[in-house]
Amino acid sequence: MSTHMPLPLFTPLSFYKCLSDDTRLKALLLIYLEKELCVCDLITALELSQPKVSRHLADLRRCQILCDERRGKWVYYSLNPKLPHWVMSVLETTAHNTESYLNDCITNLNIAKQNECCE
Amino acid sequence: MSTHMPLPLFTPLSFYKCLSDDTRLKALLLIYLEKELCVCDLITALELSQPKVSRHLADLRRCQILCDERRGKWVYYSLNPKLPHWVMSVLETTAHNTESYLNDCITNLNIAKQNECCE
DNA sequence: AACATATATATGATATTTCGCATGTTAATC
DNA sequence: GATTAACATGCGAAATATCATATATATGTT
Repeated sequence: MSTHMPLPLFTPLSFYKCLSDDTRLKALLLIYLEKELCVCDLITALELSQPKVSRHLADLRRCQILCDERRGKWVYYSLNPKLPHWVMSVLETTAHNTESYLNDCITNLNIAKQNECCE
Repeated sequence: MSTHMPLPLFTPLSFYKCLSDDTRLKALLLIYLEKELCVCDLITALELSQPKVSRHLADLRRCQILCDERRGKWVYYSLNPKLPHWVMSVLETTAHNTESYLNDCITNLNIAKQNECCE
């Protein structure tokens, strides 16, 4: 998955490879639920190092699942609006049925948002 | 994923790890579409060696996604009926929206069924 | 019992992924 | 323009996954 995928077309396999890592799966589901998140929010929510979060977000971007947008010092990640409908449907179904899996990082995320990491 | 997962509980992550390999993803989707398939059908459909197919099916069984049932010389694999609904929903959505990904192996499978590999 | 067929698994080699750490980049601030 | 904050990336080490080959098991057949 990680480093040098030459031209990583979006395929069913590349999509599911993206979901096969704990960091990527949680990050993607959180972004789905929140519409967009900046890297520092994800670092707090997932309780992971910055390079680790950043690298997995880059994987998701390379596979065209996520888009990034810099606003000031922060980079915000959101779902690529061009994703096939069935992919959105899979994400929706998963996000709404994995509460206990996401529980801790959602708690962390809410704390992070009170502490205003960004702005 | 592969060899020694101690007690591989079914989790969102373990589920998606199972879908992150070409052989497992195709085998699982074919089994979803056909309700059940024997190993020899999958060998033909996927054009892969017997040990390779067998090992990936064992992975799916260990993660409690598939059940196996021996009938005579043949072993038939089917979805575990105890899977959460959301998992079935993900499989359904995926199977019905990845035609070009599955195209070749479905063709091979239909040929295999005419040639009556089993019985 | 010997044999053939269908499937499973053990093993060691290879390939891929992930990781931590160091460093690079970009943008805001002083 | 130096510094800091937020993020990205290069790189080698470590962990994991995959594979081919050989072998084991289970069933049915002669």
